Amino acid sequence: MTTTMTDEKLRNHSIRPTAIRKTILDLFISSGYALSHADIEKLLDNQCDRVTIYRTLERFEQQGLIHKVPDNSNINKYAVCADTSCTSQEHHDEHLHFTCEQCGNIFCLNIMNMPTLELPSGYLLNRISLEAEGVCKECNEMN
Amino acid sequence: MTTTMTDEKLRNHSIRPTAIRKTILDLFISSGYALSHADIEKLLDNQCDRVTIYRTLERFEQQGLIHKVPDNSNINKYAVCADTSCTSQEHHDEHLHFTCEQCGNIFCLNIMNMPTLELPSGYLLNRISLEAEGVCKECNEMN
DNA sequence: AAATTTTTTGCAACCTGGTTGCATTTCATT
DNA sequence: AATGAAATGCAACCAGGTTGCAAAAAATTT
Ligand SMILES: [Mn+2]
Ligand SMILES: [Mn+2]
Ligand SMILES: [Zn+2]
Ligand SMILES: [Zn+2]
Repeated sequence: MTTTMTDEKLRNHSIRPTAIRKTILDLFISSGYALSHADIEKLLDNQCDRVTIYRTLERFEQQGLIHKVPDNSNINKYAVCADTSCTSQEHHDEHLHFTCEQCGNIFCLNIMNMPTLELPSGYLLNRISLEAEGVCKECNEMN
Repeated sequence: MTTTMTDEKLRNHSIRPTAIRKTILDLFISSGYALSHADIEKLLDNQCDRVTIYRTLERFEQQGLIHKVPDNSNINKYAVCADTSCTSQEHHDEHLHFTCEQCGNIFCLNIMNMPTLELPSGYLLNRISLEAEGVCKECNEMN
């Protein structure tokens, strides 16, 4: 059996490449936007137990393969991390998350200059996260 | 019976000033940070049903009295809106939300210049929201 | 001041996203 | 082939939040 790219990516992050995990990683890679547990469950259509999906997402995140994407509807969404950026030690996903008001999808966007900001004195800044809402490219073109 | 300030504030937002509502609004006003349903329930210690708290929060938000504060633990937190900014028509809470890694509290901070940003072409920007993490003033001074 | 209508509250039941414990299966190692 | 470790499935659970409906309270009309 040949070692696929997905296989390698999993191994590189110390994740054993089981069938389910390869499938789920493929979903993430080929998706243009962030996926929720429910999204994946639907796409997989009973190929595995829902708990397995939860545990896969947990593992992927711990190992720096995907990152949580803030979603104002209080459900977890995830997207693949940029190729080299993240490890099991630390995530470095400094980019914009854009929620489309029409399709509801969330996109990771790389913008030129992430803003720097000054806090009131006394506050120590460690991480910054930037979110935006509007209409995405696809939905825009549809109108 | 004299008309208190809390009373007026509620009436100004077309919310009938019942005892519970006044109490909850007072909690918000005197709190330095965002409150969750659980926070309020604890502070109120069974003075009312939990559903009533949920409905009060809902109402307050609809009427532009409080706004949702993004919290990465997937639970809703709320903070009072700046005095004149928000109505039942629209919220205008353009400020920074700062989560303290130590105490876990979330603070609304007014910073000088909210960043403006350029999106990739095709995306239409409607709202932007800025969050930061670090150590808050109080926790900083404790160390 | 009654009577009527509208709004708020409490209670029980429910829903959805997510977690935990444990037995079974799968996989890598010896 | 035998052993041990990691992954999976299943059932039960939990927490935050919602819904429907009846009782209570407040506002409005007569
Ligand atoms: Mn992202
Ligand atoms: Mn705020
Ligand atoms: Zn869209
Ligand atoms: Zn703090």
